[in-house]
Amino acid sequence: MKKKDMSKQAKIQDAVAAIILKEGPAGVSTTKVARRVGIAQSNVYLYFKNKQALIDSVYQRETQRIINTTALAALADETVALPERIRMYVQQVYDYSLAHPDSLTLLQQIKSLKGQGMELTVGADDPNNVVVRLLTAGVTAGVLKPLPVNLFMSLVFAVIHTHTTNVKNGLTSSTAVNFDTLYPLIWDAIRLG
Amino acid sequence: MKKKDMSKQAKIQDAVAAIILKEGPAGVSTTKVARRVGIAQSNVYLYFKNKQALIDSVYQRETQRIINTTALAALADETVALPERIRMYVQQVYDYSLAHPDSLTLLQQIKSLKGQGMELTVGADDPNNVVVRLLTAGVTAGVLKPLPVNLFMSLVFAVIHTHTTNVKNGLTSSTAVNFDTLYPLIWDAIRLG
Amino acid sequence: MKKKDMSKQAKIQDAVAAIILKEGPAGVSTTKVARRVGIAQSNVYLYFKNKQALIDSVYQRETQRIINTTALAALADETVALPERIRMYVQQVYDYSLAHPDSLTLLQQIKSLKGQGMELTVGADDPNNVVVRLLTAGVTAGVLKPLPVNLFMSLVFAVIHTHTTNVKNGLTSSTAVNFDTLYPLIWDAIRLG
Amino acid sequence: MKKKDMSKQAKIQDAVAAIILKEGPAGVSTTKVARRVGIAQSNVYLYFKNKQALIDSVYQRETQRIINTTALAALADETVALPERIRMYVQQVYDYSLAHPDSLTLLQQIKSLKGQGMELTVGADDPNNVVVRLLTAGVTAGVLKPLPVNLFMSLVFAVIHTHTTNVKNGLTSSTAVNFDTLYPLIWDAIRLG
DNA sequence: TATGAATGAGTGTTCATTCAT
DNA sequence: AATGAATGAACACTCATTCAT
Repeated sequence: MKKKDMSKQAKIQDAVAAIILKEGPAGVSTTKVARRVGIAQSNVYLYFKNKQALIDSVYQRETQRIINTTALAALADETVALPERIRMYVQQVYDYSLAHPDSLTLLQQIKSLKGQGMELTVGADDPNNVVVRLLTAGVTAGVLKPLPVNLFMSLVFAVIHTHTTNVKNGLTSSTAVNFDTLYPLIWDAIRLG
Repeated sequence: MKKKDMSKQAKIQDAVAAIILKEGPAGVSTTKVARRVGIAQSNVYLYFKNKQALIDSVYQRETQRIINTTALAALADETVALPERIRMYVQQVYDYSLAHPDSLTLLQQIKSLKGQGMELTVGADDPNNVVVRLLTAGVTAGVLKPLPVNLFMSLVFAVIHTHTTNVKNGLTSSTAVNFDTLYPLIWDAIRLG
Repeated sequence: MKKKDMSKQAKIQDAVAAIILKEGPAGVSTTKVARRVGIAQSNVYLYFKNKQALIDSVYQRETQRIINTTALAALADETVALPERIRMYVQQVYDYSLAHPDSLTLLQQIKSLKGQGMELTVGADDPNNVVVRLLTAGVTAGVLKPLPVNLFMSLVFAVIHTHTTNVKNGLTSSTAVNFDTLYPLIWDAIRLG
Repeated sequence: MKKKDMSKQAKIQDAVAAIILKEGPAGVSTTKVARRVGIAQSNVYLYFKNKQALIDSVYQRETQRIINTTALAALADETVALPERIRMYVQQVYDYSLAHPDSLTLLQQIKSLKGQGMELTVGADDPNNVVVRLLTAGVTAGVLKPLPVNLFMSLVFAVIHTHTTNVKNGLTSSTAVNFDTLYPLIWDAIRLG
């Protein structure tokens, strides 16, 4: 029922995601994508202007999913204490990453295609970003250490992504290490004093 | 003086590194490499068995450089207290990363070529690894939090790499944030209690 | 009319056959084939998975032609006497070889590509082969000499192929030496007593 | 002792022969030859003007060996009866082929490189050839059938080469089928009446 | 005599993209 | 919306050949 309803556009994006996860971003070719979806190669160009647009769309779809899943509004709710909101932010990343273990890997892979640095961390580029504002507020309020906030975001993603990968690879059981045992690692790191 | 003495082998590796940093690992082609070095394309195969061997050699050269630069022996010196040795480890990564800002990026990019996860962190694969042993000892001794050590390594690399990239991009001045201001972020995270 | 109706697949195969006959099997390259057909080189791969598949298809097409042309059923007709059927077999090879003088050469050339021996002789590999069964029956019935039947087949092909080549090169007129003058050479050889 | 005394020239030729037998004539490359002999690739050009000359020399060496091994003089000895001399010729081919089972295969392979026909049969090209003269005399004297002599030679080679290959592949035991059982196949074929 | 370094032309193969149907 | 046919450019890799040493 799920697969049936999917637009062909989405099917193509799924194929791209699957290939990236299996063979790395360099492995994506219109031929392979089309074969996987079961359409003609040229058909890909009916839905996407070119290969770059296709890959970009996969990237954007993935980030959008994260944004949709996370309760951004709550993070901006100033009636809640900053430490509490920061914990919520980390928890959301944690939950999402555990539920969609390939999601962060996917984004990372796509980013690596281009030769830039890799300030992944979903939307850190966006100065209006909710998370950036939250963390900046934390710094200003003396709750967090006075350091660039992208260090914090980078730390959060690295720790959680590594943990998720550990779980996925069976190196760590998700009961032995859960959010409550993992969060201190992050919170101790970033909190001031 | 530097360029003149370089063997052609090294020149080719340099070209590969430069391309990876500029265009990502997918951008490496024997044609481009040869053009950059100023030799015939087929010439690449005089020095490297195939493209994979070439890229692998760049990876290994880079890791070797790190190993050569860092004083691994000191990290295993049991007459020095664990917290002190851990600090030394982080400092070495920090110093190296600042001195060779592209080095970690390069390794990360090459790793991403294949569709694996990304347990980069230089030699983390090796169970006998000095760093792994150091951190494991820290956990056992109750100095570090009881968590998988690759979480720690991942954290260290993420923080330092992001910082280095910040400095390189002019987002952070290396005087405003130096090792002494950065280290607490890491130490507070991993230490127990 | 002939050329127009041909599918491009067949045109490509024709080009391969022509090149093999002119330059030997080592002379076949996708570039040359494409140039001869008047298509882009990459186009070859639209019709054939790879070069080997292309050459194999030429081989198979040729054997198929032989099979289609010859009246295999008659050779298995047990109501006809063995000597008569054997003569029919040789006659069929003779007729085919004269009508398509390059056909056997082509098959031989393709076989020689690989480093094997050359048990050419069309389908001699197949133990159920009609011809093998016919000749084996001849041996059993005491009509033919008690020798391995592939010796007979080899002899038949060699004699006829050499004759055909003689005719094609103008060394022999096909009237001076016709089937009736040639057949005794073969029949005397193989018949018992 | 044998290998030690061999000139490098001969070693190179041996390598070529071995490669042809293993991979077919298309598999010969200066790189592979040099590797097999244990010399530098460029070294091949010290002994042979180019690749074609090298392969030709292998061909010629092989034919020369046959000529050296066979007692040509006896074939031309007019004091011996024609049927006897013809039998000697066939026997010589038989003996040589059995002693050097790859020899004929080698010659055949080299011939196939070029796209000509394949009137192999060692020196059949040479009109003064001893064998041609012998067989022609046989025809003239009414001992052999009045047919082009290259048909006879072709037949002789095909039968013997197939037999030799059978033996080499274990399909025929060399005792079950020996010269005396094989010769009638040939003699009955070519003799008149 | 021997080598290693060098190269240009060539190989088979894959690719992103276009277009007529 | 969908396809198959087409193509030029790129790719990794091999080759025969040359030349300075």
